[in-house]
Amino acid sequence: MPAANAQEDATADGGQDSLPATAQRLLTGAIACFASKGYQASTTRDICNEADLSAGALYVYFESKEHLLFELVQRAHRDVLVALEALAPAEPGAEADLLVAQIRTLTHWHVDNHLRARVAQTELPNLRGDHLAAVRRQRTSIEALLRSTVVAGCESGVFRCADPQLFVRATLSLCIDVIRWYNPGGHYGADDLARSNVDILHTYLQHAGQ
Amino acid sequence: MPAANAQEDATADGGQDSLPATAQRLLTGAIACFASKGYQASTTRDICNEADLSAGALYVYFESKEHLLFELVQRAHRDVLVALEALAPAEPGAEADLLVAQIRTLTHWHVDNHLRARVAQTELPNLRGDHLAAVRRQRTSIEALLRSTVVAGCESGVFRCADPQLFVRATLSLCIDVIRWYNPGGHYGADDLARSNVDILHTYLQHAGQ
DNA sequence: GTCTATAAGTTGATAGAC
DNA sequence: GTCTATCAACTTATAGAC
Repeated sequence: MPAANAQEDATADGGQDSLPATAQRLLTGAIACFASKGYQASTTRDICNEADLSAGALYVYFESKEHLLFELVQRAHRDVLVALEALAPAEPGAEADLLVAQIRTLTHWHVDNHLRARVAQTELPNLRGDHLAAVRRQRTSIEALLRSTVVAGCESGVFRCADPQLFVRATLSLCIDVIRWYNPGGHYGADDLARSNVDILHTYLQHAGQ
Repeated sequence: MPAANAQEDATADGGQDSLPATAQRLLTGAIACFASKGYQASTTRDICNEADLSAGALYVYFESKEHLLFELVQRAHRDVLVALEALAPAEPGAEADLLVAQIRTLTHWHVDNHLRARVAQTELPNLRGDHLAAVRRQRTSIEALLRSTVVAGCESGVFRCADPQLFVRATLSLCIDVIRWYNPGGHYGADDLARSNVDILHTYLQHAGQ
């Protein structure tokens, strides 16, 4: 995982990309705007202002306000996928370690990038049809990664699970929904939330149907 | 629970209120608009149109577009609270029955009213300061109801739970997040989702820390 | 109570100076 | 590449006819 600012991250990239510095500033400004007022209520002027640019400059780097949103949402999902794929694959019979790592990674990523994550989750319906379809494919990949861990664990006998599909959705619900609760100045930190999610989900897989 | 339409509910009220029929129609139209396009992207003309009224008629019944949203969100939360308060209180030592009923009620309500629920959850940040504060109080009441069940169960020894506060948040995450997954024509019904949520959450309370 | 007309302001996006 | 100026369209909310 990148050394993300645990207090509040408003950067547009995990640090592994090639986008003009000004475009990055626009993405960062857009995250701040969208997170506080929502996509529709944020004007292109607001975004340019946040990036210390004037009204028309946005259109040098992005075809439209919607293209900017797509870039932002698409990169957030890509970064989650990259973080999950960086985890060591599971030895047969040791799927619990991988699943715990996946839950921890997901929770930490969403807490550490809670502004980007909130925008990426909340403003999804504002994407154009083909852009939405592209992000849906990324989301399907993330779901598939988790499901294969759960299914493998069930087959090797270390997990019990009535319905892996519903369990994976519950996992994503818990790990993503922290962006709605999480408050950087609050009582709970990323570790607390990750531990809670691991406890609840892993306990189920150990004791389901008993 | 009221006999809600399990396919798709777009009515504005649980059936227990005193609002002019035209105002109800406006609320119902607003739910359809907000659910499909979002609050900011829905114009007052869209809403009036959906209610078979002309441009200015909205302002006879609501001070502003934001007041209409508040009415809608506030009523959704009130109905959830009413449904939870209708459950029989727990005998000491039998808190599991109440918690299971609460989880089932929450999941079913959000599935049966998934359009209203989606609007009430998603468009919350568009409320004015004082209106948002009022809804936050309702949400605190819902959280407190669940927490008292969990805490009572821990004290009577039928539950184990490392942190009731985090567990209640996880419960709400799971029961509410179904509005993002749920598809009326899809493979899973309200009963499936409720059973899955009960399984995951109750299994944890029975086996936590073992 | 519902309608049409309109006010007053804002929007996304473009054109052309520098 | 960035700026300012501007377009055409659309927004919420109000006023006054019926």
